[in-house]
Amino acid sequence: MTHATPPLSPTIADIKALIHREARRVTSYDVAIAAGVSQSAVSRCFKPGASVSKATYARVMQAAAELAYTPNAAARSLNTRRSNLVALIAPDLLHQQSPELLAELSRQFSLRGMRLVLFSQPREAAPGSLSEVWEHQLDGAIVAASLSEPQLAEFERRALPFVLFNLSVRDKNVNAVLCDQVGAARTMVARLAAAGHKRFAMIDGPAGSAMAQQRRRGVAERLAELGLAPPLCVSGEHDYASGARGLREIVARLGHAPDAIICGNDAMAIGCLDTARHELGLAVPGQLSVTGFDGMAQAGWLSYNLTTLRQPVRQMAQATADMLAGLIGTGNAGCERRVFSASVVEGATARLGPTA
Amino acid sequence: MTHATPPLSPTIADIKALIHREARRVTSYDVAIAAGVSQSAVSRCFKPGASVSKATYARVMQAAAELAYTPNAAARSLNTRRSNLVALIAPDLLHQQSPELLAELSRQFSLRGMRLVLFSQPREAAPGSLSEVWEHQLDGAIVAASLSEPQLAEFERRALPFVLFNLSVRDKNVNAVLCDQVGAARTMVARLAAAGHKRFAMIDGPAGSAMAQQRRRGVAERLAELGLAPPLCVSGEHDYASGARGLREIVARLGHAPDAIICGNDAMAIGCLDTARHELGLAVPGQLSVTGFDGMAQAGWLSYNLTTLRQPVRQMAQATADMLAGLIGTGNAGCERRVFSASVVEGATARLGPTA
DNA sequence: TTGTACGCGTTATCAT
DNA sequence: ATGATAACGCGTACAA
Repeated sequence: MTHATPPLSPTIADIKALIHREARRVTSYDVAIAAGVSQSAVSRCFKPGASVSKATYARVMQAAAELAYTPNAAARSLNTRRSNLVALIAPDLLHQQSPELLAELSRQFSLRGMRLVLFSQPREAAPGSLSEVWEHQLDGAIVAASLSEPQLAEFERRALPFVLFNLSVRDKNVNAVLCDQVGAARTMVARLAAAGHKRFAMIDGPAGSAMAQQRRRGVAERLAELGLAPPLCVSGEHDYASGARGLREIVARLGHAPDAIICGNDAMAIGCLDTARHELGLAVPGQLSVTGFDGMAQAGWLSYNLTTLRQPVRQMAQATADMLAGLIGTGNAGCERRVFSASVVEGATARLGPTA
Repeated sequence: MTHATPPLSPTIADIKALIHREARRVTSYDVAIAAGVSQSAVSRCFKPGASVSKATYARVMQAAAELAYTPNAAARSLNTRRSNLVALIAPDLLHQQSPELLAELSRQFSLRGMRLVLFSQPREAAPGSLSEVWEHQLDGAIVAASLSEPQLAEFERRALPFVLFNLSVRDKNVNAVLCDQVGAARTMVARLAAAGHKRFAMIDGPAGSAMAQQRRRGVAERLAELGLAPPLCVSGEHDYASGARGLREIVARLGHAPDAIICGNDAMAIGCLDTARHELGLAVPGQLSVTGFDGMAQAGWLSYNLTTLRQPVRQMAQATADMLAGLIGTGNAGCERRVFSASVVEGATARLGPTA
């Protein structure tokens, strides 16, 4: 008769050895054996709010710790259809201009147990193929780069929840978090006009940018209402160099400096400001007022103290996370646009009139 | 007798209807039916370099397009044990100080078909739990935040390839990409000393930062070699405000300004510079030389034109991607440290002597 | 509360 | 070149 039977409950070491031999990963099944329970019991222990007795929970957790077990998100994603991963589709420039935004978004989503997957695109170019976005089973997407109509349509066709961030789209109802560009532009014009500025110019993003168009519209409309001449507009790429080039172009075309230059973001405003002071020898705000848009950290540096419009980045990030989390949770309902207002930062690069 | 049999090959519309009814996703199996081939044939069509006849490939791709089929990365990850996802573990500050780095890393990895998953941590705090890092089946990690010894050890225990970025670790051989802090610091000291500076101070990161320690060491050693007094060192948080505070503290403790202040990064250098000029009325570089470390975009802005040490960000990002991709491909081999040298940017905030 | 059995969607192995 | 079949690791009805 045989008398040596294998041990009924293998030790932790046995299991580890087996796993090593088979070059596998530690699975919930291994933990189950180690804890002397079924695999589904292990699964339940890692699901918040499942019904497990205190005793089994303890044994499972002990075994899991000893085996260094961690649930496999890929396998989980396969049947829950949730990956806890969210795409951030944005141009490289976004990181450069509002690193704070990236940090805030990351924080807000991690608070909700979700992580950001980066889909950066060079400059402001529209992303080429989104196929990678579809492959990874992302729960949703933050779209901060201008996508084409068909690309946006594909989000809906694939039922992937998404929120546009500081991006607007015509002829389409989509979820979006944005900052009121028209209103901000109007406010700035009013304040500048009240202080006596008459000849305006603008340095803003490419003509294709919807946000830039809105700012242009806000400025033009408000100037018209005040009976002032329309602004001279030049386009740039949203960076420091564009601000410098923009100012040179404006001065060249006018033959002199305007009273005020409204820039589409802080980076361009600072480029404009530096060029005015250090290259053209223009006193700011003595001979020329310069304003920005964003409220980036550098705008507050002592050398600049830029007069600008601050966007409530933290609130916008939170709104984005709230919105996307909501869409993911419930399957998408109706569309919503959450519009935030920028606040005037009264720096020292523009003479401003009294608050409207 | 029955005479109505269901159609042998369902149309695309039939399949779509079925999928919709069952609320499923489009699977390779659906495509197989639509194309009249087996499921494994479909799978092969989406695997580069698999052996498929031109005819079947065409039919499969056609069917896939009509059904809007996309391979499910979660399912794939389950068998291949590759997710094409890489963790970026970094403090928020990283994004603020080198947004360019983030963009470059993202670019380099996307060139290799991999995406970055963000694990940001507030400030420079060490990440608390890395459990989420283990759960998602990441292929590797870029570690740019100081982790504890046990945390690093866990990477090895879990056989997760990782590369330290601008981070060093004592008593441990790890893969790392970094910039030679000691050498850079020595170079800067030599150049400043050659120009006649005698009394040095430093504003650098927290005492716990290994990189800051190396810079301190480099500065102290070189000064000693030159027979000059050791520097007065104050600590900051790697941000603009720290530079401002650091300068005030130095002046308070010395009773006057030193000849030169070597800062641990550009943000602190600019904070120091602004405070010197605008708050303390010190002429830079007339009465005081200020140098930075990084070569961030803002350092080149006209108002600053900072004298600094530029890190080859692009090369470092590429090296990181190369290294991690290599580790992932081959299962980790021996450890390597790729050390890059910073180059002096002769700005206008310090008087420098001739090149050593 | 616990265990059994099946499905999630793919890749890999092995015949053919 | 192609198709059947077995993993991959987990969640979840369902039965007990």
